[in-house]
Amino acid sequence: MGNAPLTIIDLTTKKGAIVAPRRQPSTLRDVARLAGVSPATVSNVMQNHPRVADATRKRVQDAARALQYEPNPLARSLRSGRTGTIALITPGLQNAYFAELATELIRTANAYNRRISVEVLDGDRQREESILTGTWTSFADGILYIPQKLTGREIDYVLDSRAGRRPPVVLLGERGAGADCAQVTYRNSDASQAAVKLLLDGGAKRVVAIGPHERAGSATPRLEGYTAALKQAGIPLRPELIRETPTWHRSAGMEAVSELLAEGVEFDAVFAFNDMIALGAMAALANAGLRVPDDVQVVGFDDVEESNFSVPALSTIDPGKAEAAQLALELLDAILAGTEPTNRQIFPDFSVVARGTTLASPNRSHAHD
Amino acid sequence: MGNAPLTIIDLTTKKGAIVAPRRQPSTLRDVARLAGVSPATVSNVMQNHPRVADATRKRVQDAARALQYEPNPLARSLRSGRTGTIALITPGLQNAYFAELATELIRTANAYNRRISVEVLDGDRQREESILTGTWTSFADGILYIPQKLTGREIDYVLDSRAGRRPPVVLLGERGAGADCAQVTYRNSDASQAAVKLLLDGGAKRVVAIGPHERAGSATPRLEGYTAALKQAGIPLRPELIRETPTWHRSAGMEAVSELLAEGVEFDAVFAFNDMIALGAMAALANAGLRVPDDVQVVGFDDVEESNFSVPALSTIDPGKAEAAQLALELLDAILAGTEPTNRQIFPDFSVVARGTTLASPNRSHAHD
DNA sequence: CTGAAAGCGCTTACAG
DNA sequence: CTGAAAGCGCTTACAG
Repeated sequence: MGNAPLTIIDLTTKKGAIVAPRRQPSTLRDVARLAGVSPATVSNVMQNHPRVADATRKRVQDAARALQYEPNPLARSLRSGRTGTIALITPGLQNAYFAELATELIRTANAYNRRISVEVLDGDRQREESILTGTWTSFADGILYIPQKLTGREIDYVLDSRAGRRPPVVLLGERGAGADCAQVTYRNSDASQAAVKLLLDGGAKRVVAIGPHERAGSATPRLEGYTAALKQAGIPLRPELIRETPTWHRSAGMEAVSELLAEGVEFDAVFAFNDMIALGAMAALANAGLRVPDDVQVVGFDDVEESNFSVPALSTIDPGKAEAAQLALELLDAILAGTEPTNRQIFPDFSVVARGTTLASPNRSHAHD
Repeated sequence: MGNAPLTIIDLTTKKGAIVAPRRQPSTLRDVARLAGVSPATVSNVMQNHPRVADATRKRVQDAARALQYEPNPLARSLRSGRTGTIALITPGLQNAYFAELATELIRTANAYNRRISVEVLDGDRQREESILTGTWTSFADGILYIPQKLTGREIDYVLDSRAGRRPPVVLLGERGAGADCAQVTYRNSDASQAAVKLLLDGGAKRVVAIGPHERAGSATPRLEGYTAALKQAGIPLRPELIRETPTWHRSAGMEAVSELLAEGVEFDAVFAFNDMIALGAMAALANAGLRVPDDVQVVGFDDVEESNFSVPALSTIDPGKAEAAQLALELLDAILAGTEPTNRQIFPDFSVVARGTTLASPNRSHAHD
């Protein structure tokens, strides 16, 4: 094996090629030996520790390259106590909003040199608890958690009953409020008020709200925003214009609008509590021969990618997904570094994205301008 | 600390409660000491090794419980060489199909007692290469890879240039064919043929195909299936009924149908290369006042969750997502266990899901019956 | 059935 | 600036 001739592998046929034997991955000790230094020095070079002589550094780097050395992340983690992995616990990936948030999180984490390991909930309380407790997530340095069923108090309870110390957790979204965790929450009420104001600025007088329900989450503050906007404009609240829905799927929007039309309720605008509802509402309006935005304006919430592709393109609220991802990771980083900020409740900025389904000035207006 | 009175923590106020000091996680040695056995024995008990005396086993288990002991997964992995983590490299999570496949994979992996760490590609070749090479994925025992840009040959090249030994990789989908990897691929051609047959069985004579394009992937076999079905039915291929699209988004389906209508092309059925195209096509048909399925039948591909919620519900092909997830994980498991099967090219069964957009018998018919 | 010993591959004070 | 030594928490042959 030692002196076997090395032949360039013929990629087209692989015939007659002498394939190099797969080597064992080389270790830090191998590099140290080749470079004629101690393992400690190699370690320092690999971590870009400053106090290494330039000549030594170069020698080590050359040796590492020659041996195709890559540090074993497991050994490194065991020793340093950090894995560089963050567990994301999310209600699901099916939902476009969660999928986009997860993508944003993964991207941002990569920029921070971290991996994201994903756990998907599925509405089962038991499972949610056990994932939170589990050895499962114990690989991770910290947890990014979008609660589905558990309340703040329950989250605290579960976290405290874990073996070992309580892991660093950052909560995302409305749920889980009250838990003793840092949390990134959207400005749901203000953003909803801005959304409804966009409709009113376009001349709407009778704005339907589709999506309220009793469960914990963002439905309540969004309804507040709706109410506040009408109040500010001096428009009376009409109960028949507020439509609860069991889900926030496209079908809910379709059904709500179909019912409104069937009941003969008059309306000239729709504030949908998310984009899926808005898209469903638009489909129902189109079926009924109503033109958007001329007959009925529509605004959604979430700025899901698909909202760009409807005809006309959907006006909506970007609640600040990208910023939320960034802030959540920064928060977790700070906690991991032991520099947890005093303000543990963070609200990213939202923006109003006026596209083709509303009549007011089509500029993308920001929350604070 | 030793004899401090333990007080039940008052969850409602937390006032006056003596909070137990957060302890360091206990280790295997702690358990061994408390149980009066050696670390090796504790290790054996934790792994359910059979040859441990029942009495000893019980003593160890009691000690472990008393100390709230949980094995450190890092140390375990370093020693055993396995992390229990699998890297999933996917083009994206936005796309409903990929999101559902990822969910399926995560669920199945959990059942196998494995974590899934997700890497998202974004159309950048460089990034795709570096993710594949990177230390990034080197934490994982194996890789589940849905290629986006890289060809089979490129994948081989990148994998071989990695430091250390070539990692176990299972490919998912059409792309990357030809790489020296196990692969799970849908029966795209057969399934497409069945989809078109469903339309023909419902009386269709002029079936539009929306979605072909030149790029590598599943478009080609799906077009083959379309062609084969027509041929078998003795129906001539009409070029004007075959509509290429730049993307497989909803908008592509809308535009294709709008164009067909504008051009005055006659058709009575649509075979959309995926569900999103189908849904877009249905929207355009509705806008034009055409009834589905009476005027135009529609069938999609993927059985995305949303296809249940369109009105009428979309008939489609379930290519076998759940089975594919299962098979891919089994394949990877076999490779990790050193028992790689001789047949490394695996095709899950598809099924025809006849719902409301087609006219033939509405039974869910399976591929092999 | 149980234990003593070596070691997975790295990092981290601590001397020098 | 560099190295010797200890150790992260576990598992794995190997004796007994």
